[in-house]
Amino acid sequence: MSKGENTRERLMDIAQAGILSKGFWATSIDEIIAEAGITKSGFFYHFKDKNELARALLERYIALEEQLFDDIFSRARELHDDPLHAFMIGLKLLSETMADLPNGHPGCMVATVCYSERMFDNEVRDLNRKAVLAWRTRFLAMLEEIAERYPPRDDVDLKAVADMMSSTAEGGIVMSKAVGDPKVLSQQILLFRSYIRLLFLPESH
Amino acid sequence: MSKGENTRERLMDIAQAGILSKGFWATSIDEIIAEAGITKSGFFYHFKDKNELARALLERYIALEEQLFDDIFSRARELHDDPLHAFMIGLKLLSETMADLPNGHPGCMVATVCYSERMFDNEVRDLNRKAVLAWRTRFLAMLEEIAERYPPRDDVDLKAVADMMSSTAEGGIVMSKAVGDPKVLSQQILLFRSYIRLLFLPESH
DNA sequence: TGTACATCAGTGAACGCGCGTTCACTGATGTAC
DNA sequence: TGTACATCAGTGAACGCGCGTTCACTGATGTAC
Repeated sequence: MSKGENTRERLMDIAQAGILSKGFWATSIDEIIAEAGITKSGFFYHFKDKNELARALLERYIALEEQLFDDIFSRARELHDDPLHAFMIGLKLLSETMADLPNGHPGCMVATVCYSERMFDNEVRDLNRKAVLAWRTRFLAMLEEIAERYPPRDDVDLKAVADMMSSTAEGGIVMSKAVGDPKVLSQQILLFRSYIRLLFLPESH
Repeated sequence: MSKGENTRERLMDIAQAGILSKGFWATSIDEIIAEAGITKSGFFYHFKDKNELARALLERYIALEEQLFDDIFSRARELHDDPLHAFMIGLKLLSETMADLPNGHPGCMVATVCYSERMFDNEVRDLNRKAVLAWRTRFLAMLEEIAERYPPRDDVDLKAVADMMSSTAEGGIVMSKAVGDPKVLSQQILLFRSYIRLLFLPESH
């Protein structure tokens, strides 16, 4: 990795930490460069403006999240061949991963963009939309495989159930932040898991 | 209502609309007073600083939300005496209310505060925490009454299930905003309802 | 091996603008005697 | 009924600061011949 890429990466790390705790427009370039030990013009060498920083950050964040989902749910599939049980294992792993993050999940970039939408350019907001729709697709595929084998015990739209995974995460992050308790997020993921169990798993006799 | 209270209320309405769509610090006082047709000093007559506006807004928002919950769930209780069925009816009503809002739910003030926490003073953040904890208490009471009559079919912490109501709403709002589809929020509430049904309602034979 | 040029990764100074905030003042309405 | 004073609901001008952005320049490294 060249010196430049390194600096760029560092700027993004610093920016992300600030943004996730304070919001995008409350995190100033001055603040970022002070921590990075660089001049403001150096910042603008790496990003042509602040929206480009937002876009780069969002892209990286989404890619990382995709990676995390890939890892967790393919690991889960290795542990159990049945799609339902594999999904349940994956949700447990996800819940543990979220609980283990230093001070809980640091907050979600996607939500950050949502809560100040007017201030980002179209490209950034579009990126955001696509990420959420990609999550929907990912989880819908899993749920369809499950539903084939296990007829759902309630009349639900699987697409909405797929969205529920993301919604649970986003809602859990907000709640964790609001009450100041990181455990809430992993608890909520476990409740989603409980719903999946009750929805698909046949009554044990 | 005096002239002053009227103006104050109008300032808050205008501010809220801006804040819910763009975020708090992206909504400038200039913008608010331009729409209100008042001078900036007039604004500072009503609110000693911007944090006081935030606090007033949050207080009003929380009170309104409490009122909404009161109305919906007491109406539901009128319609059915059983706590579980009443809760299910309430959730249906809530889902419909959310779907009927002009362009979906405009976004949640509580989450707005969460996503730029550092920028608010302690008092505002505390208000936020208390509101969420009040929701927990409210729904926990309902769930305990239900659980007494209907033993849950999965081993869950009722406090977490109570939080799930708020979490579902917050997550649903984020998702609705992200994909630009107001329906997502009411769908998510219905899925929470489906969970409650599966969790408490005995198998029909 | 030396020279010429190009690219990379920045520096330093200056910019204009919008923001929240202050402060001295004012005209209209309400209240006391 | 008239006068004095107080409060309400603002006005108008000025403030300083921090913000994102620009632009001309630079020293170090890489590449071509």
